[in-house]
Amino acid sequence: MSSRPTIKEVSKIAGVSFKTVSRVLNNEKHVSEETRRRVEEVVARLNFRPSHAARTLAGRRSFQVALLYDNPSPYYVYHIQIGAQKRCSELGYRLLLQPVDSQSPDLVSNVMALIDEAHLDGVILSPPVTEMIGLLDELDRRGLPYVRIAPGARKEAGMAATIDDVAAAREVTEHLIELGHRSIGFIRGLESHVSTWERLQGYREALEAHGIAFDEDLVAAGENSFTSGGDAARKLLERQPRPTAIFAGNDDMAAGVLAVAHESDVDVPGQLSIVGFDDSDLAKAVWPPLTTMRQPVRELAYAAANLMLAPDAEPQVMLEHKLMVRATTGPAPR
Amino acid sequence: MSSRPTIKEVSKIAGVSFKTVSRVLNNEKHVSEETRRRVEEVVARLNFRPSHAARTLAGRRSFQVALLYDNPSPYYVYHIQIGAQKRCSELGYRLLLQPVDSQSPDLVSNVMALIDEAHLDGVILSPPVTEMIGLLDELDRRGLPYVRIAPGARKEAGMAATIDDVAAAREVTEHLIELGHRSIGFIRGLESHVSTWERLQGYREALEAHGIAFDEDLVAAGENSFTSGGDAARKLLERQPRPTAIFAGNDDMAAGVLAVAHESDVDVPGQLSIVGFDDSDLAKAVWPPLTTMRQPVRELAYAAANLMLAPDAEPQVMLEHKLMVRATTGPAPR
DNA sequence: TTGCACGATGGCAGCGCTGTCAAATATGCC
DNA sequence: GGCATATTTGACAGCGCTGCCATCGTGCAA
Repeated sequence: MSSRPTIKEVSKIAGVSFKTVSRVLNNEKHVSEETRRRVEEVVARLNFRPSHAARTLAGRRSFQVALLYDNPSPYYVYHIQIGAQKRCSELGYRLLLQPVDSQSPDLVSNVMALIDEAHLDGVILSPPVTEMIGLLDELDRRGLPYVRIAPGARKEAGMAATIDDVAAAREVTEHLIELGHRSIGFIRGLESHVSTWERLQGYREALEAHGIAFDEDLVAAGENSFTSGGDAARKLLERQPRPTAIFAGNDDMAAGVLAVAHESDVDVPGQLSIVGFDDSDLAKAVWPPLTTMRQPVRELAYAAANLMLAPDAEPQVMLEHKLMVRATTGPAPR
Repeated sequence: MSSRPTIKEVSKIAGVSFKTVSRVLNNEKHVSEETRRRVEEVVARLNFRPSHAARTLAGRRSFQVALLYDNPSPYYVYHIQIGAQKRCSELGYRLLLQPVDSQSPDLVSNVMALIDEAHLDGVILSPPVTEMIGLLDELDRRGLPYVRIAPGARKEAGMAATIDDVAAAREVTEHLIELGHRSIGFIRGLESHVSTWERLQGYREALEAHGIAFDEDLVAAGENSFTSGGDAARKLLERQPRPTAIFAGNDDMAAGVLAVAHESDVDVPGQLSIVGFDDSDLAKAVWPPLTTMRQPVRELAYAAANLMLAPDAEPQVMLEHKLMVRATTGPAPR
């Protein structure tokens, strides 16, 4: 545990050239079993850790990738980080967690600066950075590998890990229809998120598949936040007759709906059913616990990291979503 | 925006030695204004970004510090990251966000490995990593600078950014006492967090200052989670007569209390007042919105990063807390 | 026996910067 | 004007590794 032993000390003690130590550290072949064991023993004993900076500088690869994010949800960011971090460290890569401002005009140049400074081997993009076409183009131009988590635009291009937002939203809506609801409000999220429109699409498809006319007045605009969900809910609940169910595009907005229901003494789920989307921490912290569509956020990030670092992986993976039926949905009244 | 111009190209084009370019990049003095301008112009034009790895290897400093965390709360982690990141990037440092397992027997050696590999200039510790004495000792031994955010143990030693947990808990309790509550339950958090005991201490002091006897039966053990808060609340509410207020050691547990109250048809705040601690995102997402003690998480992390990187800062700073009175507290019944 | 492929190792340049020292030039003061 | 001192610049080693090539030894077919 003493301070910074060098590779040369190791080689001296092990009685081999420092090049051989390097081979052992990098798991190269052409090292005899016995030599390898001896070197490893010395490395462990001295607690030797190779300098990342030196490897980066000398080698072709830095063993560093970055996860770029710009999402206001702590829950989402936290779990994306964990998933990506896990796969990276399993494969011996360092992951740089890099918040960015996807709306900044300097986005592309900031990311390029990071890539150059850190000699990145690749980047992982999470929504909404996934949609920044200018960035994708520049990454392509430079030939820098990247994966996207839940991309909306240019879905088929390159590597990506996704869920089927359309199908998931369809299932949510069908759950409500099966409970007898016919007048179902929908609160959509931020315009800039492609998933917003896909979820709306799924909602629409389910209605139509069950012979319920799509009514534009039942769609309210939200901004993914608690308050925007509440505001949208107030608008929807003004209608006569009022909808018996509301499907919110994410859990934060659903929590907003729930608060408005409490405020207005609307019983949930007796008079109003509510469904969210994400299954964030919030879903189990509100009362009653929220029925919501589980999105496997960690697993998406894990899969994305794997796509980028495991050479033989299929370039696109789609993960399963799952409806979590809890206590905010029930049979339609009357 | 093309790929990796080198410092030598820059120097050739600017017509100076590459050492001079290095001086400009590092903002050293002894460079004439005219030369500086010329070099900067070329740097900007070529979009040159110095290699971090090379600087680290050649220089004494890496301009890299790490933030170590091991906290189950996405909210907390998210905001700590933002605060620390902000100050680091303002000062030209890269911040490595590093989750660790503070319970692992390898904690110390894992952290030392990180320090060696990345040539860290320092580390920022957040709770509960702040309490790992073995780690602190080893950092001291190696002379590696570190700051702690909200440390419990060895408070006075070294650099730290904190709030006054005892005073904050006292204020929370006093708020309830002023509302007429005399039977106030307290749900404490994880035993391993020092703040748990400080908050209990503040609760106790306030009671005693107002001539209310401290009753051990009114203290329930929680584990900082939503469910543990609910369990503790059920126990407290069994008592006859039952407490008219509950002070939970954090917002997650307070949300659990709130859910139990809803479940048992106990009106909040009519029959039961509830206060949390943290002012996390949750506080405004539950219904009714939670009265809670605001902890300036971001600012703490910002201040911590500043302590470590700004050479002349006072080694200890204490930031202000603030009681956020929302809708879960009201006058005591009867 | 010779020849040759291949496994195991070592030697050395060089990645792109910073630190140190020395040299060249400018400035100040008696 | 002359010398001391400060400012500006350059030369060069070397940080700790990897990539490439050379070298040595061994087993095996001819």
